Amino acid sequence: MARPRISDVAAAAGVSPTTVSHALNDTDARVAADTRARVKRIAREIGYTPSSLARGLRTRRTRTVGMISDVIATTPFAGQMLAGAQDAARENGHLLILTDTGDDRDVEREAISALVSQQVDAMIYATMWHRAVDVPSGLPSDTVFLDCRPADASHRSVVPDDRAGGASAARELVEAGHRRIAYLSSDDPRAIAADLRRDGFLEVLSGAGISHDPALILHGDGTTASGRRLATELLRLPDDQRPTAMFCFNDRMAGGAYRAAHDLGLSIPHDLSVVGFDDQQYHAAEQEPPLTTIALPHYEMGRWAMEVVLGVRDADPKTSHLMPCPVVRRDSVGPPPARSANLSRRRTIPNESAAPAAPEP
Amino acid sequence: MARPRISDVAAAAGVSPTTVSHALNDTDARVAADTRARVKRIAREIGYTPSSLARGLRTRRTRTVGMISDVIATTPFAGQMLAGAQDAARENGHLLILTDTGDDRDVEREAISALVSQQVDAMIYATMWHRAVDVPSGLPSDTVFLDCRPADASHRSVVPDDRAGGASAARELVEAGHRRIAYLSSDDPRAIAADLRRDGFLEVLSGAGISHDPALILHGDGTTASGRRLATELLRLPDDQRPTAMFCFNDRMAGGAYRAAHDLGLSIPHDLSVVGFDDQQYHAAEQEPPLTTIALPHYEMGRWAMEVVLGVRDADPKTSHLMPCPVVRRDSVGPPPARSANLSRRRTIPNESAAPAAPEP
DNA sequence: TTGAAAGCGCTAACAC
DNA sequence: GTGTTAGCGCTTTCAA
Repeated sequence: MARPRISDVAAAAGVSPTTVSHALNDTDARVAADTRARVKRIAREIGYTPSSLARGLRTRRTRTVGMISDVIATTPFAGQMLAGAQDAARENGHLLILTDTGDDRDVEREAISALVSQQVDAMIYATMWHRAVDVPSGLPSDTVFLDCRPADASHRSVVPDDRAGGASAARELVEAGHRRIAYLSSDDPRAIAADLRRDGFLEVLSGAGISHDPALILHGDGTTASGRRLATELLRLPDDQRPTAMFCFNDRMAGGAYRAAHDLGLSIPHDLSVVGFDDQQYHAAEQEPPLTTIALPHYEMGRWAMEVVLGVRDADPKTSHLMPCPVVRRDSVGPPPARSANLSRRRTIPNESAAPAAPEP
Repeated sequence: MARPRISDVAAAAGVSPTTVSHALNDTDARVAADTRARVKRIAREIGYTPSSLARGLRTRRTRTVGMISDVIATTPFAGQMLAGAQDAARENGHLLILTDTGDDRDVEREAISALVSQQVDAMIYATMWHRAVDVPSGLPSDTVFLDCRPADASHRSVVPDDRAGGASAARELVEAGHRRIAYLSSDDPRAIAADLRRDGFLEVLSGAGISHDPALILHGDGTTASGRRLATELLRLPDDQRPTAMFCFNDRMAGGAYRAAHDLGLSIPHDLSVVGFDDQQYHAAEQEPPLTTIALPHYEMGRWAMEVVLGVRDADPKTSHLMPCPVVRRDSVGPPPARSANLSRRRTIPNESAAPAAPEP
């Protein structure tokens, strides 16, 4: 049996297709209340679902939005952007068509044209981490960029406020009393976030009268192993140079710092305070002790992008919207160790720890 | 300027719309080669993209497939299923329409009807972890279930071969020489995988002539903290009862076991061997030492489901396809410790470890 | 308050 | 080898 059409409903209800359309769409209040009710009942009875295709062809609106992303859906880091975008789409009666391009320009081109061909009402261009992107051709001009900014400021966009996030991290540590605070950064050239966070971090330090010590800013590659290596290096510094706190580029590196501290017999937060970044799901909260970190507002950014692109929220077309990165306080920050207490009785840091720092993978 | 239509191309090329259609779709070899070339060139020049809507209305095929999932896209565990499904969709010229329902039955119902209304060519029903599901009404009968099996065996489905995976884990340990092997399981009642893995595990043990010791099977909740608690308990057992190896329900629990061993001054794999499950991205490989684990074949299952639903691969309609879970050998498995060596000189397990086992969250 | 007619953009059937 | 015609299923004038 074929899928019922509007004319089937019309015939069964003894009215015209026009009336069925009006009744079902709650448009045109002129339809008599009882007619409307009857039509709706019959439609339900015979299992009528309007064809979005036919409707879209006629109205030129499909109630779908296309999302082009590099690897968001297929990587474990930024799924909450999808969650935010999807929730907002659903609330506004839209469906999400998703294409992960794997960062391949050819796939991307095809995906864009497929979405245009589908006549999606709107498009979102998203990346897994905050970066500047060249605008691919063929993208509609009202496309919203999510977690990236177009190199030429040509489109609306939303990115995390990494600079303010870095400042929050520093403030968290400074207010706990720390003065020697390291920043374990990432040297991935694509990650503009690393420098932004550092800027915010240094700004707060200098505001607190703490002079900038370049030896306390180290660069890794974002992995746990690199965090561990860097932190070990720092913790082996002589007593009067050793940082009492570390701000890490991401939660994975913070995990490495945990490991380094543990290996050296140092406890967190008593001997060392640590602040991460990302609030990575199922990661930050599961550390022991649970990691204090700065959350990347993935969900909020995803929702923002969808609401803007759907027109239910306004956005400045000329500047990136900066989404705040909230502090998530858990248990890895405490006051710095009293000079003579904890740390001093461990002055001699063992060099033959059970498991030596691992080389980078 | 409005979007160009097929008639615009036809006019510019001096042919009829029919010819344009044939030329562009490479259908109907009867079109003259030069006509075809000219039409294609002109179409490109004026930026013509066929309307999928109009085409779909006419052909009743939309080249889209709908995917209903609980929380796959928005959670960090199973994104590779999407990757596999997407790759296969793209290879076959299809687009993926994705809906995460958040496991909400109402949202699910709406999503199904929205997808039907979009006239997707096919549908995949997917869950984040292996389980049995009640088939929602309204789902087309050729829907493929991904990472779950319909309670009534009414649809085609693919799930991981957890039982064989558990067997592989046991074999890995038995072959390394272990005889006292614990299984840190999960007691989440929805996770049928936990029991399946246990069955495979026990089977291999008994095949190796190792008698089943119920005291070596413990249940946690899948978190790192629970793994740590359970492992600590086990490692404090008297020397002759203490397991020399642990098979963990997932990589997170294995991480907890690492932590427990480390706290007790035990090194992996010298004092304790560990095998995880999942091969969780950016997790298992980043452990120190890198974790030997059983991979959940997410990518392969996603691809399988898409290929079956698109008809490019056959599947038995009456039985779940069991996808193998390959062993990923890294560095957490070694021979059991020699009796008098490592372990014995640590016979007295410290009770006042720096950080006591954390309570469950 | 309801209905008839036209048309969204395409392709399939059939003619030429 | 190419063109004419009809129609996919809906909504939107416009008329009754």
